[in-house]
Amino acid sequence: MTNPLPLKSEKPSRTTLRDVAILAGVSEISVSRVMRNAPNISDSLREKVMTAANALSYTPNRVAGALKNQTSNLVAVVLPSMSNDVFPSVLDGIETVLNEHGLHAVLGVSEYDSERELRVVRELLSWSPMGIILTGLHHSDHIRGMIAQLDIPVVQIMDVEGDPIGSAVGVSHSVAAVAAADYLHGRGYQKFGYIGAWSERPGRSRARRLAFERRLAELGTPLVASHISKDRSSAIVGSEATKALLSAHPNIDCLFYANDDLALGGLFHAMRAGIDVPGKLGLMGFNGIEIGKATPLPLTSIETPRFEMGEEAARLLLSQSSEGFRVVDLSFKLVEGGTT
Amino acid sequence: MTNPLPLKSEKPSRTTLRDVAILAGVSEISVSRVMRNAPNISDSLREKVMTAANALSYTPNRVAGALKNQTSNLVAVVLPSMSNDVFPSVLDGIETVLNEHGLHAVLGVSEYDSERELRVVRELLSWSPMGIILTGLHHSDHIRGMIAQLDIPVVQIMDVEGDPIGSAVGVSHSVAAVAAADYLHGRGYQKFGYIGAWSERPGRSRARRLAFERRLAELGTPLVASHISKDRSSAIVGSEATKALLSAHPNIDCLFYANDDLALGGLFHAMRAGIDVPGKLGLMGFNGIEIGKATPLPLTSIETPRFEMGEEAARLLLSQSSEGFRVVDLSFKLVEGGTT
DNA sequence: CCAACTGTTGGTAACGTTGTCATTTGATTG
DNA sequence: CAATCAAATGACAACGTTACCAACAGTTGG
Repeated sequence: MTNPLPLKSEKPSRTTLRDVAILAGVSEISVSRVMRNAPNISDSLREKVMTAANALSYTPNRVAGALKNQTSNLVAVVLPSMSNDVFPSVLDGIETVLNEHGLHAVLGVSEYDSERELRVVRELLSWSPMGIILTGLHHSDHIRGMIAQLDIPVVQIMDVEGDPIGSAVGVSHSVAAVAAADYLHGRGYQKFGYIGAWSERPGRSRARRLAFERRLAELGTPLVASHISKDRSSAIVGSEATKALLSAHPNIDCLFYANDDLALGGLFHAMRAGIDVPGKLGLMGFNGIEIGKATPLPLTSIETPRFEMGEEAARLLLSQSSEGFRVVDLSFKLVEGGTT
Repeated sequence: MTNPLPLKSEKPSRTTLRDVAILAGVSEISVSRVMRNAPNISDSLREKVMTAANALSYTPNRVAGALKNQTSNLVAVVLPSMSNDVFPSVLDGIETVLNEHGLHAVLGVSEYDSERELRVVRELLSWSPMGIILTGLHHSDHIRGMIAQLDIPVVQIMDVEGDPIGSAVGVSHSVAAVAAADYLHGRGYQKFGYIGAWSERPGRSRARRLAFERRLAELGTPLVASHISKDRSSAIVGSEATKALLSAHPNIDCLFYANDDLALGGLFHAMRAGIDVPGKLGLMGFNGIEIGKATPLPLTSIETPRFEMGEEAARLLLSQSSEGFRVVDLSFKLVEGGTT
């Protein structure tokens, strides 16, 4: 009745500023201003608009807003993996802070593949995010170029040793590895082994292993052997790798693992095999996951502030325009458990 | 040097279709068509355009496209939490499938708060996502209304017992709990306890507990006691809760936990306390997390296909327009470990 | 009583893309 | 050879919002 001759099956379409404006008897721009809490709005206008908006249950279309503004309330977040326990924690921290500011994360997962990362970054940037969070410090010039073109804040997480594009927040993995080596050496262990997994993706675990090896050599107790499993890191892989490495090198008296999952696997193997931990064998992990604190013998590990890293990354992103680039080296904590 | 007299601070702005069109000597719409692989494009046109596009390293602006199209390649994903281990796995599965289709997840976290969920859903919907994935089956009419207005596919994950908005994929938690009760009862346990955490957020753990209790009563071995910690679920909390519950009810001979973290905590407590598991005390978790398979005594648990659930959710979303609503009840698997 | 404000509202033109029409070109056919 | 048709390309007008002015109503002060 209201619409004469709706021949072409009127699509209801979403309610727009215009609908609200008409119902409220004001201009579209006024509605826009009220919705955005712009300054200099009379109470009467605000009320008229709000009433109309509620009546129509109007929701602003961010897409249009973003197009006009050349920016959005989206933040591109590119992580190498979602199956590694570390990144969900970081993402949790990111989300927590973003949420407080009405921002939202658009997720990209690179699977440690730089080509895929490039693709994902391109796709995410095509959404005009207000900023981007990347993992690690190694990114192709192509990626750097695309980001530079958009001129949006960048924060790189996990690592602080290198040449950041914008801000960065993470822990110093080589320093952590050196701390681990020093600690273990100080505990009197002499014959060290290292266990990693997933063919050691080009990540931070390699940096740790190398620094660990170097330090051990300096200390006069060079690494005896290491075992890098092809499989994805897990406690089971940790058990198997530990068993394999120990049977090949029975003289090893201390194992440093790429992460706590592997280390817990090693601990469980030792328990099953009746190996005296920490007497005959020391075990140390990395990350400080929660469950490692609950085992009968709590796992010695290096605790990294993953959630806080995410929070800080989001904060850096938000403050970058005003405060410029910053590199935040969050301190890790060597947690002495019962396994060393 | 390159730019003479850029008085009004030329903003470089992003390169657009127009720039490519000019360089290639064709119309904008032709560039658009080439970029989208539209049909009926001559090879010569395609080549001209691609050359120009590469030269300018042009990336289409999805925001503009989405505005015009009223839809996007974004998928809104609303999860209750990122700190619970379950959801990252599901998200991983979602991302895996979305990625294959060039889609991206925009994340929303409700923290089990329906008001916050409402806000998040509203914000995400304002991005004209091509679909939305929600957790659980209980959503306010307000949310249902907003989604209906946009007329986009919905998939609800985790649960299948209830009245879905669109498609749904999950496991039947009450059936799983009954299976657990039957199994444990069949193993000869008589005095049952239940341990939960985080004040049992209105989630699926409550459904499991209630079904578990009901079934035990039917079997003639009603629940002796339960302990719901206020703290967030973790292995440590599991240890403490187990200790507390057992000292208050020393006759309990079997514990069913809300999840594997708690259960592992219980197992570790038993190991420390020298309790004979599974002889004097049976322990059973829920979810089937990886680490539970590596413990000296593998944890009996109900394995839920979390990653697959995410994959299936994404698939359902993509196929919904063509195939209509579907409810997919993924089967859980009772994994008998050494703790029962 | 007018000039110069301040505070409030509105009109218009983008933002970059794509659907819906033309329109052009070349090939095919009676 | 004109008529017909399909394939290829282009012009134009949206999509819904907001930046940038312009306009207007009150005040204030000289």
